[in-house]
Amino acid sequence: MVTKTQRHSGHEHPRPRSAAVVDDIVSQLNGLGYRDTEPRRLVISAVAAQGRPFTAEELCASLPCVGRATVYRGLRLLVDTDQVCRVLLEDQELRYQLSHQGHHHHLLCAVCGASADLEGCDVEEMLQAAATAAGFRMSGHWLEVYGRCSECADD
Amino acid sequence: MVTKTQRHSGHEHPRPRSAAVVDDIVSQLNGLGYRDTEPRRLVISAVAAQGRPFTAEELCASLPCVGRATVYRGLRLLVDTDQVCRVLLEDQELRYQLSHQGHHHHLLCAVCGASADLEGCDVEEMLQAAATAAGFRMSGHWLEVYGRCSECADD
DNA sequence: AATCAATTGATACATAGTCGCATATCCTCG
DNA sequence: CGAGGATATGCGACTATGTATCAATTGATT
Repeated sequence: MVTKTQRHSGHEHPRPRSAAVVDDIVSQLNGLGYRDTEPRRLVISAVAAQGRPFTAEELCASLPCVGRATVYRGLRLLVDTDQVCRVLLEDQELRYQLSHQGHHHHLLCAVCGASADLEGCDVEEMLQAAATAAGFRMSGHWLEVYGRCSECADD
Repeated sequence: MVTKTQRHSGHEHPRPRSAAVVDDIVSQLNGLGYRDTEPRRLVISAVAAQGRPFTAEELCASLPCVGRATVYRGLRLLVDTDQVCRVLLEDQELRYQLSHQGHHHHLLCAVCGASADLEGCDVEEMLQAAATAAGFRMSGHWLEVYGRCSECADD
C-alpha cells in the first residue's frame, strides 16, 4: 500500500490534492459550457476519491444523495471529456478511473484491482505496421494488460 | 455420423465448408462430454454462417426456432471452449466471432465491420518488459485494433 | 425399450445504463 | 440584486444484454 492519507505540512504542495483536482475538472468543464453544480461536484469528488478503478454502481452507492441518473450522466460527461477513462477487466467488467490524460494503457492487478499506467511501451508502430500489412489503415486501438502488482505477486 | 462429401472445385470457393465446421465443433464438444442436440447444432450452424462479428441478439434473431436462453447458453459454451471469441468494438459493443484458435488479435473495420486477424505482431514481449518494469507480473492482455479495411479505405 | 442426467424453453430476474419530463438550479443580463 | 431562460436534476419507466429457475423433454447408455 503506497498511498496513505497525507497529513502534509503544507510546504511542498501548496494545495490539498483532491480538491484541486475537482476544481481543475470543474473549470475545464466550465470552459466547455457546462455548469458548476452541486451534484456534479459531488460526482467529480467521489471519482477523485476512488483509489482504484470503480464501477458506475459503486459510484452511485458512494453518493446516496445524488440521483442515479445524475451520477451516470456525470460519469458519462467525464468520460466524453477525457477526464475519466474506461478500464476493461479480464472478466469483461467495465470500470472507470480518473484519466491521466493522453493516450496510454493500463496494467491491472487481478488480485487487488490496482491499476498502473503502462510506461515506455510503444506498441503503436508495431500495430501500425501489422495493420498496414493486412491492408488496413489503423485509426486506433484498445489495450489492457493483466497481471499481478508487486504487492500481490507473492503467492 | 454425417459424412458430408466435400465437393471442392479447384480454388476460390469459400462456401460449403460450414457443415464441416459444425461437425468438427460438435465432435469437439462431444469429446468434452457435451451432447449433440438439435438446438445446439442450429446455434453452431448459425455462428458458422455469420460472415463477420455478430452480437448475441443478432444470433437470436437468426434462430427464431431456438429459445433465447438456449442461444445464449450455446454461445457461452462456445466461448468457454474457445470455439468462439469475443470482439470488442470501438464503441464498446461486444460481438462474437468464430475463433481461429490460438491467441491472436483482431483488426476491425469501423466502416463495414469486417474483421481480420492481426498477423506477425508480437506485442507480447514488449508488454512483458513494460509490465515487469512497472513491477507487475503479466498474465495476459486484451488488444483490439481499429481502422478501415482495404475496401473501405477509399476516401 | 428403460433410464436418467443433460438440455431445453418459458419466464422471471439481474445488471448496466438511458430516456422523458416536471421541477429545480445556475448564470447572464438588465 | 433580481428575473428569465437554458441547463441540470431526480424520479421512475424503459432498453439492452445476459443469467437463474424449474418443469418438461431428449439423447446416450444399458
